[in-house]
Formats: sequence, C-alpha cells, structure tokens
Amino acid sequence: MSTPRFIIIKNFIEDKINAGEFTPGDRVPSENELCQQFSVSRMTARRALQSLNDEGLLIRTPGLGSFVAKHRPISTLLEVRNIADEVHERGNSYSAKIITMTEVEATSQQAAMLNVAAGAILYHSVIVHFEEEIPVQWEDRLVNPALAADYLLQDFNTITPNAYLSKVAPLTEASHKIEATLVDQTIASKLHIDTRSPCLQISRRTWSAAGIVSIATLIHPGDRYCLGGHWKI
Amino acid sequence: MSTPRFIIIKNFIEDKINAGEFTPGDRVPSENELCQQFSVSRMTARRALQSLNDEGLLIRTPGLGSFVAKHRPISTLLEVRNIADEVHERGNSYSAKIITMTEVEATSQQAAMLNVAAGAILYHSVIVHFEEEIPVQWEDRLVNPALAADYLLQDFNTITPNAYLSKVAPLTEASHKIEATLVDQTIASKLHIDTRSPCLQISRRTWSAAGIVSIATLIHPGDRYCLGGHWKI
DNA sequence: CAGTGGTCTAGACCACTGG
DNA sequence: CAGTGGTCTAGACCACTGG
Repeated sequence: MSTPRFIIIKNFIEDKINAGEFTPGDRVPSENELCQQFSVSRMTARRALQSLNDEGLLIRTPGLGSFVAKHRPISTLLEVRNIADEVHERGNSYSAKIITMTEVEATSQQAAMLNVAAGAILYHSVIVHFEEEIPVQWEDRLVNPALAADYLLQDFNTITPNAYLSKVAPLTEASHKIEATLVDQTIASKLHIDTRSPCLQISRRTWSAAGIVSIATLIHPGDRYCLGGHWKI
Repeated sequence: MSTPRFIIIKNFIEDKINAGEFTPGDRVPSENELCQQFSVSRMTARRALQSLNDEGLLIRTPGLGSFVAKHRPISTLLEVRNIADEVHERGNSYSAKIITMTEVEATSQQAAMLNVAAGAILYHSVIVHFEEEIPVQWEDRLVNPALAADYLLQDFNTITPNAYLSKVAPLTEASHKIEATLVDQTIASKLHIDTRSPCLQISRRTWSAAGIVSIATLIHPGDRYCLGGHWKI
C-alpha cells in the first residue's frame, strides 16, 4: 500500500510551512503549478490544497491563489496530555496507584466504540494518579489488545498508560468529550472526595494508524484540576 | 448563483438524519445509489458523503457502506462559539433572558484582568441562554467600554454578546479555563437546577487588536451541556 | 487578458466486505 | 461474485481577480 499522491503533495506543502519556507501570508503553488510539478491531475493537486484549507492552514481565494493562514488552527490545542508530565511540569511529585489490571469481555457498547466484536477480550485498567500524594485523576481505560498486546505487562507505576500507548501505537486521531459530573461512592473514596463534589470528566477515544486503540474516562476533582488554553491569531 | 449539487445531496441526507428517518447505525444510500437518484457523477455524490464523514455525521467503511454515526459531534473545544449558533445547529429553538445590563466600577481585580484603571466604568451583563426553553448557559460578562461603546444599547434578545463583540471588536486572541463547579442559590434557580448539581464552567478572556475586550464566565448545567473536540493528524 | 479556485463529468483501477 | 468506498485521470465550464 503506497501513500496516496494527494497526501504526498499535502505533506510537501505542510513541511515547507513548518520549516518556515512558506510563512503566513505567503502564496503557495497553485493547483496548476502542482499538477505540473508532481505530474498529477488537477483534481489530485486540488485535493491536497483543499485538505490543508479544511485544516485551516491555507486560505484559498478564487482569482488570487492559496495563501498560508495568518493564524495557526486552534483545533490542535486540545492535546492528549500525559498526567505525569503535567504534574512534573508544575514541579510536583507524581505517583500512581493501580486499582485494576485485567482482561474483560467487551460489552456490545464497548465493542462498538472500539470497533471489535462483542464479547472480544479487552484490557481494562483503572489507575488513580496523585500529585503531591493528593489524588488528581481517576483513569478508567479499555484497550484493544490487537494494538497493544503487552498492555497488561506494563508497570504503570513507572510509565503511564498514555505514555506506553503513545509509544506502541502512535496517535493519529483523538476525540474528546468534556463534562461536569458527580461520581459514585467507590470512585469518590479513591479520589478522597465526597459524592457531592463536582468533577471534571474527560472521555477520550484515541486512534492510531491501525485502528481504535483505546477509550478512556478521566475524572478529576473539580477543585484540583482544570483545563486551560490560549490562542492567538 | 445556484446551490452546488453536492450541497443539495448533503442537505438531503443531513435533513433525513435530523428528521430521524435515518437513525444512528442506519446505512445511508451508497455513492452509486446517489448517482442514480440525483443524476450526478460519482465524484459529486462522493463529495456529499465525504463532507458528512468529515463532519463526523457519517462513518464510511469500504465494502460495507456509509452509516449514520452513533454519536453526534459536539462543539469543538476552545473555539469561541456563539451559543445561539450552537443551539440552532442542533435544530433547536434559542432564546435569551436578560438578568442584568448595567455600568459598574471595576474592582482592582477586574481592572487588572481588563487592563484598565481601578474604578473605571465597565459594562456588565448577565444573560441566561435557553435551548428549547431549558436554560443551558449562564453568561456573566464584563466589557471594556473603550472597545465596545454601544454594548449596553444592544438588544441581546436578537444578538448575543458574543456575536455583537465579534462584529465591533474582532477576536485576535483568547484564553480559557474550564472547570467543574457548584453554583450558588441565585444562579441555580435561574438555571433551574439545585445547588448540588455539577456545572461546567468556562472562564474566557478575549482580545481584539485594540486590547482586552471582555471577560466572561459561562456556566452550564453538567447534564445539559458538554464540550467536545476531534482532531486528526 | 491569462490565471485562480469552485464545480462537475464519465470514465478507470484498487482493496476490501459480504453472501 | 456484485457492491462498497478510496484514489485518480483528463477533460469541461464558471465567476472571479489582477494587470
């Protein structure tokens, strides 16, 4: 399976933008110029430019051309962060406590989310992450064994599931849902909060090139964790 | 200027999904079926389906077909979204109730956030936003009069503060903080929740070319609003 | 005017899924 | 096997921008 030509052209332009050869406001090659340069049809050259336009990297104007956008797109701001890294960046001590590490049979809903057969074996881990000995995150994770066969053999005291998975199945895609919730007594006691404390919950599904890697639910006590972001044009 | 055919086909399918004729998991017409039905080339039919796929409404699988996604896509995280637009995009009715519209003197903390002198006049608005007559957002906003002089003259039943400010002081920069909180009795009663309900709170500060425009606190009942995002490499 | 991107056609070959 | 979506071609007409 070879790389599609429109991806090659897209990467060619994206690389030049990242390398600073094309800077914001610069005109990039037109569809016709790319046709000649890469010996492809206009539809293929067009697809590369259109894809970059859809991602916000280019602004295209009929009659004028395609130009590098002045503002980096903001969609990339929601990074998949490793909680251990976050804690360390704040200069605090990090530790983890493993609650569950086991195989489970996928329910039909889980199977659908991970794109496996119902009843298939999944890896299931539940880990509480601590910052300065205070619980900051409850991580409940289901992993597709086909994409991370050695998941249950890891020592998650020394490497977070996030870090391990990033290594064996590099991320290509992720979706997030962020909401405010309450938790049951089991989770509340592990997080050292009570069941009336509002929690920030992130549900995250991650893909690598080979398919859906994992679905995770990350629950944070509302008074100990928040998300932030900043963007400029 | 007539509507492009791929948009017509796209709307045709989108309408059926919104109307419940196609429900999550249903197969929608294939590219070939749409070709015949609309008398277009496959590339045009394809573009309609691909566009819906890119928006997350369809899941397409070679050999199988195109299926309505099981989970409706949700608003992109950290984008500065207009709540009225969001509600309308979900096909629901939007309305607003204005609680407060007044001038206030900046406290030292507010002055620092907006980069004005302490005691300077600020505009203050509090608005509850409704989706299908149900409160979904409490918006408490302070505005720098120097950058939006006519703020208090607006009819926020017909234009949201967000939309008005975007017009008079286009955004160049924004910062966000997202957390899970509880609210006091005053806000709870306006949101038709009780003080034990977890809320998703977004604190947002926005800049335009001329300076800091506004600081806003947006509070959402946890069971009625969430943030989402999706990214691909 | 030549050049740009926007839309569209009528074909093609491919890998893949299911029956 | 017929059907699906993924990629690609070599054309076409259009509205628009600039010189």
